[in-house]
This record gives sequence, C-alpha cells and structure tokens, in this order.
Amino acid sequence: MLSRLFSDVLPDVQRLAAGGWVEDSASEGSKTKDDCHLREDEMEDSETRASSRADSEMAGDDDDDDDDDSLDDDEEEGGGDENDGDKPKKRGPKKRQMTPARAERSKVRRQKANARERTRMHDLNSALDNLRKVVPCYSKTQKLSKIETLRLAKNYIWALGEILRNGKRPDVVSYVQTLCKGLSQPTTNLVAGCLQLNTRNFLTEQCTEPGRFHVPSSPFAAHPYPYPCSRLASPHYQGGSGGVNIRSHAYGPGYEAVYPPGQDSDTDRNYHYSMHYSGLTTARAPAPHNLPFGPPGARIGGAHSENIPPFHDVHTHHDRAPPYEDLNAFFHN
DNA sequence: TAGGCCATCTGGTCCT
DNA sequence: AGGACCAGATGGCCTA
Repeated sequence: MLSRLFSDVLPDVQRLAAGGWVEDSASEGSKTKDDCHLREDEMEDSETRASSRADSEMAGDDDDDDDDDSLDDDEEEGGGDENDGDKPKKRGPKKRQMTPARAERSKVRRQKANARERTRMHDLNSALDNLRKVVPCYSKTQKLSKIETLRLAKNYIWALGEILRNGKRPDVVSYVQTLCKGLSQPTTNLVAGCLQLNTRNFLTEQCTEPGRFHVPSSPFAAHPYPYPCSRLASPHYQGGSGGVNIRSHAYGPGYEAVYPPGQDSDTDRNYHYSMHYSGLTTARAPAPHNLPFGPPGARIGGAHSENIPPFHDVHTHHDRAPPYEDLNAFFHN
C-alpha cells in the first residue's frame, strides 16, 4: 500500500525535480548519514558481504534451474539421480547441480540484481528527499521519516486541494490540523511549530492593520479525515496578536469528526499564517501532547524548551521554491 | 535495552 | 532472458 502510494507520488516528484526548482538532493543528501550510508568504499563491503552470503546459500542451492548451460547438463544428469534414494521424485524441471561455472554466473547475476536494486532504492530515496523539500517544514538535519513524509505530503495535497475547491483561506488551525492528520507526535509538533512561527511572523508583520486578523474563538469545526488529530492539543491559548492556540480548536482525545457531504467548516475563516519565516525550531521528540510553542507569557511562537535545538536549518519549502510565490501571493492578499 | 527507522539482500512475480 | 517491482528478512544505528 505504502509503496503503491509512493509510486503514485514519485512521477510528480521527479517532474518537480526535473523542473529545476528543487534543489539537487545529492548535494545535501551526501551530508546525511542515511544518504552517505553506502559510499563507494562501502559498496565493496556490501558486495563482498553479498557475495559471501550468496556463496553460502549457493553451497546448498539446487533451486537455480533457470541457468541453462549445455556444458553443465551432463554433470547435472548424473549428479541429480544419485541421491534420489527414498525421496519421491519431483515433477518439473530437474534440479541442476551447482557447478563452479554456474555458481559464478549465478553470483554475478545476483550481484547485478543487487546493484540494480540499490540504484532503484537510491532513486526512490532521492525522490523522497525531493518530496521532503516540497512539503511544509523541511530540515536538512532532521529529516522526516519516509512514512511521515508521505503522510504529510498527502495531507498537504489535500489541504491545497481544499483551498482550490473553496477559493477561501482556511485559518491556521484548520490548516495545521489538516496537515497533521495521522502524523506522529514529533512530526505534528514540527509542522505545527513551523506554522506557528509563520503565524507569529505574519502577525508581527501585519499587525499594523487593525481588524485584519481573526483568531477563531469557536471550536474548530470538523476534520476532513475520519481519524483523530488530538495531538494538537495544547494547554495554552494566546489569542489576539499573540498567536494561535491550537487547543481552543482541538478535539478531545480520540475525537473523530467527518465533514458532512458538501459541508465545509473553514469557509469563513481567514489565514493567520505566513508562508515566510526566517527561523524555526524543531525537536525530534518534544514533550508528548504539547506543542513546542506558545506557553503563556512566552515569546510568541518561540520555542524555549531546552530539548528543542536551533531552527536554523528548518524551512518550509515556501521560502525556497519559486513556484510557491504565487501561492504566497494568494495567502497574503 | 526496546523500538523505530533505514539500507541492503534476496527470491518471487510480472512485464517487455 | 532480463529488468522492474515488490515484500520479507536481516542487521546496523540511534534514541528514549
């Protein structure tokens, strides 16, 4: 299922990458543990390990019947009949004895297949890296896991689709909650933290315009997905220009809600988040059930937890990807 | 130390 | 036949 989903996403990602506006993953990928996991020198080790494993398996391997070699046939006939003994004869093609020549060919074939598989997975991971860059909240040092990247991408696509369908701006809470559907706590915190800071910046930049911003006071109306998003609960609310409190809109634990057909809960809300921001925080595992921002009296959008590393390397893609300028313009209108 | 995440190997299946 | 794709197995690394 997951791989199917990714297969669907992959062509789009590659198209995006081909468009030239997505940074070359190789330049950054080589800096990470994961992406440099198998360097050239390690490739040899890998192949050696593969070969040794293949050798050990082939020592008892008699299932390789697709390697037809007329030179080996004579030996195989003789060798195959010797120890039939008590065993019932099997139907189908005779199993062939693994001669050194066939073992070598089999080994080479396996190594080639392994190399192809490695390349394929590297391509897949490269595409996934590109996908990480176009979903909200991107960090060079704290990559989203594969599954979280796919989930976030799905939510993001859904959220953008909703924007297009409705032609109106959802509020930041709706947006964040939509993005975070089904995400893990750390990822939820990361995404929510990113957008919270966006909110902070946006509010800071625009606060000279009275009445422009509206922090929803009513509970967040509904979820488009039939599964809970209680992770956004936060014990602190900071209304007005101080920031957006997620809890005031959050469901209780385990709450589930679904849009009634044709009903949109967000049509009258305004956006409160910005697509631009200069600094962000992230934490791989912040305190459970608490977002890494916004305690009462705290600096708006600031993350003061000691557990939260600096955000210098965390970005939403919006401040990097030219195609999103139009989207930004839409948000800021 | 358990659990999550990941890279890799491997054999099976499908397609060209 | 060979390549692509897939899923299971395995082991390493990291973090709580």
